[in-house]
Amino acid sequence: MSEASRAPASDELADRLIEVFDLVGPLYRRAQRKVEQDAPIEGLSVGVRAVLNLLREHGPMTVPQMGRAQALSRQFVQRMINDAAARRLVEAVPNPAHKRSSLIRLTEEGRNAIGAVIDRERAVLRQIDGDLTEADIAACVHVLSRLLRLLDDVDVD
Amino acid sequence: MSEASRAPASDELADRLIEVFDLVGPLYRRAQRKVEQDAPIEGLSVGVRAVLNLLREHGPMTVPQMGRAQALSRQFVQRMINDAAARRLVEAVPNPAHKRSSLIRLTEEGRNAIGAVIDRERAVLRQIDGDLTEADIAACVHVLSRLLRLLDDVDVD
DNA sequence: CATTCATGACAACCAAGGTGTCATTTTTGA
DNA sequence: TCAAAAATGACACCTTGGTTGTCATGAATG
Repeated sequence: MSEASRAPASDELADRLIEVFDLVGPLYRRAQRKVEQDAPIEGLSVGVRAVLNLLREHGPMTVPQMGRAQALSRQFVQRMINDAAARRLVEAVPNPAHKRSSLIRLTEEGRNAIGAVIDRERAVLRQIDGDLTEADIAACVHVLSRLLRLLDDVDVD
Repeated sequence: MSEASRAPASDELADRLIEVFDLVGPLYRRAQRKVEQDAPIEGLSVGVRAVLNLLREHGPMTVPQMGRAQALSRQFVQRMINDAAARRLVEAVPNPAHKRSSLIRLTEEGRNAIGAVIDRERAVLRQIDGDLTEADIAACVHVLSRLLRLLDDVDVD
């Protein structure tokens, strides 16, 4: 059985995917708690953490771009960026492509702050004991990305 | 290199795991929006959905058990259950093990409601196009479960 | 039996995140 | 080229997921 490959996923697959979602919820909540338990050191809310991280790995972008990238409302991202800017973690630089919407960029300070946060998170993650393979994680990333794309059409704003 | 297997995960692994977390956030938010976009039909908040689903796949349990299972505070779960009970989606049955803390069980109506929600979600998930294998998803579930266990020590209440 | 622990109930609170709206600037297209 | 439509920033308000604190009561346990 199961010859289809481009066709819609089978029912069993869909069932397993539901399992994935049932894991994502608790995981998100626990992670959030963990982050906000640690982050006070840098004083970054999860929202600010998210946008800084995005800038960190994607480079300078505009606020609306970030909103779309993270499935967050433009306004919310804006608030986070304003907050971060007030603390000199990010700065606006002229955007050659759009005159009104400037590019947001990490400052040196911002890069350090988010770097420190990530490092601490990495330290926690490193404690995970051994039986996870590179391949497992790659598959996980693959599945999650795919799910993300599936839900992509859900638009905000 | 890399002989260690029971030892702490390598740095590269930790880095990939950070990728996983960066996916979990947006995915959670999008999924939440999707659910609450659809769920109005049944009128279930994500909180109620979560507890009903838990009962659905785990069978009757007490409120505190559910809180621990989902990494949610006892009080929050209680509210959701009260809400669900007010709508006759769940009912309390005497608990042989604990006299005070009764077991919460889905009513017929509740089972139908959560069933309908899950079915709709399954339908969405079935639209995912083909290149996800059973193995990929299994790996994903494995990784996420492992991460969940890692963060398990974070206790509520 | 006394003490400690777990549960339910309720209130207060916090933070994440969305929505609505307005003014301004950009982009588009006729 | 100019008007109309879309995108952006700013700000206020609101919803709600979720926690914490507290109290009374009923259970478990030494």
